Amino acid sequence: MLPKTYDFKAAEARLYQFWEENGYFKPSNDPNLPEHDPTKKPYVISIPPPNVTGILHLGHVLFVTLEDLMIRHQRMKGVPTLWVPGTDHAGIATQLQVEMKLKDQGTSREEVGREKFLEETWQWKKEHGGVIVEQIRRLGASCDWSRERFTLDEGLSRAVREAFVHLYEKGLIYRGPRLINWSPSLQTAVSDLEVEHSEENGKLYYFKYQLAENPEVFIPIATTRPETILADTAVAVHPDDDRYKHFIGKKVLVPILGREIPVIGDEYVSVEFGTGALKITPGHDPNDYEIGLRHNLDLLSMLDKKARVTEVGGPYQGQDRFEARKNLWQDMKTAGLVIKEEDYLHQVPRAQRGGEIIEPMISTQWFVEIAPLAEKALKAVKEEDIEIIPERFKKVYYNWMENIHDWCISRQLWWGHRIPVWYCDDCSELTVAREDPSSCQACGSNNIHQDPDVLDTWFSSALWPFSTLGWPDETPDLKYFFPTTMMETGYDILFFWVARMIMFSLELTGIAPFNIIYLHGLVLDEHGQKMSKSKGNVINPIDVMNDMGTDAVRFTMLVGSTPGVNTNLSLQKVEANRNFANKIWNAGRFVLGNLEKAPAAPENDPDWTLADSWIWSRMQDLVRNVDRLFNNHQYGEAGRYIYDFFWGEYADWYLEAAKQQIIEGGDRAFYTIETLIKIFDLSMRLLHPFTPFVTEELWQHLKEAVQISPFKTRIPDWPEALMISSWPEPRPIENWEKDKVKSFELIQDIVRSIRNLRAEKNIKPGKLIPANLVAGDFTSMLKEELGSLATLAQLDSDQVTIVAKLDEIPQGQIGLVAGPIEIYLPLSGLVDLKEERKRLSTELEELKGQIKRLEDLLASPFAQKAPEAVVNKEKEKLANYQETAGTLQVQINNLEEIT
RNA sequence: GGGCGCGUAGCUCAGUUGGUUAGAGCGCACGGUUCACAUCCGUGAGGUCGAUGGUUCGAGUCCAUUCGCGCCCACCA
Repeated sequence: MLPKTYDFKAAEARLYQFWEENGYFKPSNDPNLPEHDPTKKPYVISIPPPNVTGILHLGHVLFVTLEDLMIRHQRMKGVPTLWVPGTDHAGIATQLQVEMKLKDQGTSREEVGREKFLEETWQWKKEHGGVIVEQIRRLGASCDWSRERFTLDEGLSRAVREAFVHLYEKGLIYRGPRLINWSPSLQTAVSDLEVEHSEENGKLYYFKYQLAENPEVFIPIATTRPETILADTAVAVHPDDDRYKHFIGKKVLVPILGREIPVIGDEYVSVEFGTGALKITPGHDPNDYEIGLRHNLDLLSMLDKKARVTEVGGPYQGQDRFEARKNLWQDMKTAGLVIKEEDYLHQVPRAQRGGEIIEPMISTQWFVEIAPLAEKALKAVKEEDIEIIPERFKKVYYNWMENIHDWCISRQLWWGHRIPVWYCDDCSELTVAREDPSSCQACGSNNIHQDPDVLDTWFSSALWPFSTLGWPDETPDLKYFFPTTMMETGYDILFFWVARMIMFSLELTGIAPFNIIYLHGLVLDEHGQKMSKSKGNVINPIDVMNDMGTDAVRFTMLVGSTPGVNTNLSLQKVEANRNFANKIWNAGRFVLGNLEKAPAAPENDPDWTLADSWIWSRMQDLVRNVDRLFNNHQYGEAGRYIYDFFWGEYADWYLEAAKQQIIEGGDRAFYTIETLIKIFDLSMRLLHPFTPFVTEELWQHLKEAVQISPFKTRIPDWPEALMISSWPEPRPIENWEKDKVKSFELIQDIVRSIRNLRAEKNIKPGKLIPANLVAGDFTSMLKEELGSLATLAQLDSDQVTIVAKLDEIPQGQIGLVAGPIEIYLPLSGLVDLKEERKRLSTELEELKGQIKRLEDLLASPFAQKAPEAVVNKEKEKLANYQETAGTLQVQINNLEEIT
């Protein structure tokens, strides 16, 4: 006998090892087959690589369990499956962690130098990189770990270089000075996507731009960043603005500095907004940059890399950007150039990582020319080479692709893929090469040095689905497994990652990297709040797994998530699913316990009971529904169906009926146990992708027990593990099954109405009571089912009568109606006739309401317009109600006669 | 400025192609300890599906308007 409590920790550790050692995580789970079966289309997922030095959070748990569910499902369907795991070097994030460590040691990145710093970072990776991988294994992820990759691996680094050089040679990568987003504290450029705009209270500063020819006359200007005045190279007004258009062509004086700059006319300027005139700072504002290009304006950089004012700022040189703002404004006040300040709510650009205010500035960086790539990527989704789930994200994708800007890919960091470009110190030509060159391509000089910058982390991530399979080499893996099948990831990285994978794959491999994009939502706390340390609502998945088991956590994530919608997670939910795992465990114990006590195999053919047929039919229905839901990627809904079946039908009803059938002994007991086993087996299969551990554990015990039991010959060839067993195939339900289901539902009705009355009358659950049933056409069926009926309703089977018809209503008994069945319970002492009459009358009133409703409905145009089947359903219902109402009326009349 | 999602029982959420007295878990009330499970069993109370209008024989489910919450994108100083 299995222990009462499921020791999930031991099972989890043992089973994972068992699976992996047997090679089940490999693309072919049949050891006799070659690894690549060229006749079968494989199902492939590449894991969204988590940051190498990260620790597991609930977001990881969601995607790992979802992907594991998909992979396990396909594997059981007999499809060769490959799930490629790996980690991402996460440039900025990792570098910052190591820098922090150095700071603690009293040193810094600059102090130790590039080489030593990289050594330190690799060391850090070695120490911390294993953590997340270990945690992913704990979740049960059936990844092929022999194919684990890291974005800075030799192979992937080669892919990065190949991609860079390819794009460069095609003219899709260029270098040049452009206005970029600069992060002063990180000291690097970041891409547009890494800038977040947050709405904040600031000030709008109004001041005067004096005319050079007559300082008495001025153009009023408003700005949110007065310090940028120092780098103004024009003032712009709308060419049709009567207030200002006569200034066009004249010169104005930059406040304090006194530089003369032109007044220009440009339609970009909005007449209504602010003062209707605009200061132009091409060096520090994206719009102004565009205007500057149109008008050939000078371009001044007033900030250095630490956001301190340069020599352009004259007297303010060396001051921090915010200090300069304050000082300049003060000086302008003194000089009488200030008009006013207003409170102002506006969007402030902040760094996604670190949160400091980003400065747009001119800098020489590397860029990917994105338009040609985006065009192809747009087409791939429009022409449905790639499907997006949920579909609404297509629109988001299109919108982004249609408005995309060139991608700044160089980062002034050390941890990452160094840009494969070398500059010649002699001829200043550059060499772009796949392998480290020893000399300049142009002049042959050996005086060359490599670009110090590294690539945006997302550059290597964008190659992930094919670089992990061996690209640029035509490896067998690449040929067989690429393109991949499913890209499952969070909607928050649709642009960062998914879009770029599509663009790069189409350009570099010529095909879309995956067929389906499944986007999940974010994991929030139970009230839909983001989890954060400061709010104290963070749930650590490892703790919860230790407490309640991995299966409970997995089931919670899977059932609670709908594609593209955020998931609110609470410990209560996990607890509920821990209870479900416990339920599975105990149902398994029950099946096993009976299996051990099973009688010898009978000579006779099976004689199935109603309950047997019913549970089979319900199982078929479940298989069909689950199949349908999986095909529609409604995994959570599928889990819910299985849960309801297993707990609400198999455990609550069939197991209880089975108890009685087993007591009957002999053939009946044998076939009941067989049904218990078979339905349990199918349930474990359906449940396995959701809760792999408890299902495998029980299934292994079951398999073992079956093998030494009389069922051995009747239960064919189970494989060596549930994980690689076959997925139940749906088949259509037959008519006789529908009848069986209806009959059993009648039994359930009777049982419920008796239980209901027992609760109402406070009859102890254990107390057996007598009953008299009037069953009409169902008489023989009920007689047949008396055993289970008595067990389920706690009737004294020696004191139950079942007759087809009754001439006279029994006196002094409680009357009940369940569909076409009349029930009389001779419970002397419990019957207060008055009370009974009241109860029956209330019931009748309710029923009459229903009858009226249905009569009205059937008299309405509904009867003509609705499909026949729907109408018939209602007619049938009405007939049933009327019958019941008739019975109730008779019972009530009878009571009245007595009193 | 554009786009999207959500609003269903006290709480957190499900709800097939619209089909006709709306489901679950948790919580709550009442009753249950031998024989799979108190991480359990049985029974019950509790929503008319944010609001309004429309399409339809029929709407939580489709359309329009509206209110509330959240998110994404965007160069109005």
